Amino acid sequence: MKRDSKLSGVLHVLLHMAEQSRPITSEVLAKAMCTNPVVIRRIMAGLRDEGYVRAEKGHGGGWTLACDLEKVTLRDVYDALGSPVLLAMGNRSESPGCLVEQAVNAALDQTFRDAEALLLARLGEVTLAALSADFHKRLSARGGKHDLETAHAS
Amino acid sequence: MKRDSKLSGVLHVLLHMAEQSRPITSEVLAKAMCTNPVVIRRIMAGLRDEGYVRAEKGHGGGWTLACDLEKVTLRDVYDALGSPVLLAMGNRSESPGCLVEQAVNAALDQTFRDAEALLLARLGEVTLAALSADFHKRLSARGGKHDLETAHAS
DNA sequence: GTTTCATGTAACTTCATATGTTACACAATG
DNA sequence: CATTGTGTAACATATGAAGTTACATGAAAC
Repeated sequence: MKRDSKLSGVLHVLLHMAEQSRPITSEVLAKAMCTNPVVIRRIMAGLRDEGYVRAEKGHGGGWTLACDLEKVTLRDVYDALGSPVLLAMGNRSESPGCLVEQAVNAALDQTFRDAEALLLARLGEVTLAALSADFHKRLSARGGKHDLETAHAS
Repeated sequence: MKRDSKLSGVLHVLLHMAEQSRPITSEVLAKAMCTNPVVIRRIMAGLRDEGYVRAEKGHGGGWTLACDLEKVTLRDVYDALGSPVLLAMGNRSESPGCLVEQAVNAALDQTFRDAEALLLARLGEVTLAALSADFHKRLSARGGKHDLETAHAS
């Protein structure tokens, strides 16, 4: 099964926006993410509705951050994406009357629930600010400068 | 994203086989699982290769358990299925040179690894025997008798 | 031995879903 | 009012999982 990388992608975009004071257009973001402007808008719609980003139309328009990086966790971002499923596996729930199936599901359910809870808890512990700080640490370690365009040129 | 229920389904099948001393054909299993005999064979191939089940051809043939339920864990079954991906989300890894992406991936990776480790550890703790015992507990609690065919009739 | 019943597996088809694309309405800026 | 941008619906494409067909192989019944 193919893994969904929306969360990873959105975080990537958000951190880039944090480095940029000017609005960034969907088109530019799409180039950086190797995808399509419309896809970007679709993904960002949830974040906009939650007020984490703002979209402006017209000349000089585009996306800007509209939240305090300290206050927004990866969990918040995840939720804004519509809380997509975390686990690639689930229970069969045909034949709910079958006691064998009930036994199997009971065993797996608890395991799955715990793993999901762990994931959500972890995501809730990390703020965008923490990610940004990590980025800046890497940046000064490498001593380079940063640019959205060139960083994704290859 | 749709969840894969192969593990759940296979466990279901295995427990039913444990209740039955006669071999069960792919066709019967397929009916019970609402699927196709060929799909059953495909799924069971891994288990057969690991020696957990045996397949016999010809009259009176079919699938039988070939392992000690005490010794086989859900983790073993999971592995026999080819260790399918556990998490529905993953990292983008385009632009590996981008420091933003590195920071994002570092944060998510650890979380994802931990969740996977938790899942695998849990699966490793539960034996087929434990599942079977749970089933029998439910069975006597309901006081009924058990039959593969009727349990999936609806 | 040959007929029947079963698995083993390759090849193909179908289906569901995620992603990409087009098109156009709407809004803001110069 | 032309240009540049988002918002979104509608459609197209691609990907992969599941279902299906077909046939080879092997074992048991007769």
